[in-house]
Amino acid sequence: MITVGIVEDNVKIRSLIQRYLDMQDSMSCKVALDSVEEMLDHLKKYDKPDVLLMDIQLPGMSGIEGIGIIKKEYPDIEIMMLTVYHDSHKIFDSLVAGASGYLLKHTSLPEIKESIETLAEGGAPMSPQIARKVIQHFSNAEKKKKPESNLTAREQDIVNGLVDGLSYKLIADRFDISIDTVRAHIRNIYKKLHVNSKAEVIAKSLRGEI
Amino acid sequence: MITVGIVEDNVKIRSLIQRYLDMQDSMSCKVALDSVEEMLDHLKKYDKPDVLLMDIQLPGMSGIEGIGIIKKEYPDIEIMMLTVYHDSHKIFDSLVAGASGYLLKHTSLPEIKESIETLAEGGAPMSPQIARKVIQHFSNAEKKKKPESNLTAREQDIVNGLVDGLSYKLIADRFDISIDTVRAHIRNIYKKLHVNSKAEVIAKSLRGEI
DNA sequence: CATCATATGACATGATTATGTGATTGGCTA
DNA sequence: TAGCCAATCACATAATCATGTCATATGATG
Repeated sequence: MITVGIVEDNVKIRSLIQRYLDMQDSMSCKVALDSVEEMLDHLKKYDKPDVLLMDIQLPGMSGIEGIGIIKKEYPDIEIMMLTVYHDSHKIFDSLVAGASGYLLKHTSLPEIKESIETLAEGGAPMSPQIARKVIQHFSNAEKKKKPESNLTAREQDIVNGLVDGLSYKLIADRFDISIDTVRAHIRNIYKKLHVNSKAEVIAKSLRGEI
Repeated sequence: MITVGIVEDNVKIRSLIQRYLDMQDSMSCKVALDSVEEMLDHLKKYDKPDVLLMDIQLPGMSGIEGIGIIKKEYPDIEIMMLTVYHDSHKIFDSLVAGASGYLLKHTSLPEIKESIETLAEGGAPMSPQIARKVIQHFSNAEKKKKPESNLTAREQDIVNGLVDGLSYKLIADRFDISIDTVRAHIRNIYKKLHVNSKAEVIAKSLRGEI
């Protein structure tokens, strides 16, 4: 038997879902509240549910803020977002905060039920559009990390030295060249990257912009 | 009508899936080959399918290498992995390479069919266990970036200035304080972080170690 | 209330960095 | 082969940074 809680401020939707879920043999849904604050209050006093359905737009604290707090206090509760928002930011913020599923509100009641079961079994139900955005996040993340260095191998060496926090002297020692040569390389690096301090080179490098 | 191609070296599985899919009203599956190399050959000569089902372990080129090549040549083909592997590396490599779906091989034929339809509609079908790993990737990524700063808010401001590549003077201007105050803060920052150069602070910060 | 942490500021000095100018060598290529 | 570029080194100087020492003011905390 899976126990389910709901945080959703639209009374109609809330009681519709609650009644449907509670009528299932495999689950029980006795708690359906307006806000994260009320849910936190409830969790303190009574048994905690296995799964929480959570809206994002709520009176008071947002659902996303709520995830973090609830997950911190009760890490065993699985949280599934159920919301109209499908913009990447809300999706990622939710997942990062600790949500394990993300459904859009047009999801049918039977699908919600199945998703809750999937969640309880250790899966991560997502509406297909959501999954697509999550996946795109990967391809994009990797695609834009090829900004054509222009730097020679030696110059890259020097950059690595800088990133390691070395002084000119230590870089010279590391590569067994004179400090003036290091200067010369760094001059050229600055020209190529259009910067004029170690700091900027290090920042660019660590941001993957080299 | 969705046209589907299959790259899978196990003849039994391959022809089973092919026959099942081809018998559906909504799809056609005429091409089922052993290897990426053969598929590339085929794509050059004949019409390209809408969707490709792809194994990872294959004779010759691996399925993951194949994704990249196929996606580069024919970006419109949607690729769905169908494999026994559920380790994070293979999953992420596949997604990064450009796969839009990832099913495990125990998936039932009707589910495979539905997943292909979802894919054709712009969704991203994944087995629930896979989705879970993908989501965990997010929570983990963010979780390990809490190394207890110890830095005060003001010190963080200064660090941000450094990361932006500013000189002491410019940091002083940005926060409307004297350059000697900036020095004082930086002294304290160095003490707390056990470093002694801008470079190391920037590196630490960008590595998420602050 | 006394103390401590934080934020602010000043003055000083040696170290390092940024930048200019110029030179030599070895490889590659038009 | 002439010319270009990468890599090496030198000398010079102004700017910036790292660090020491000291001081004042404020708010929090015991």
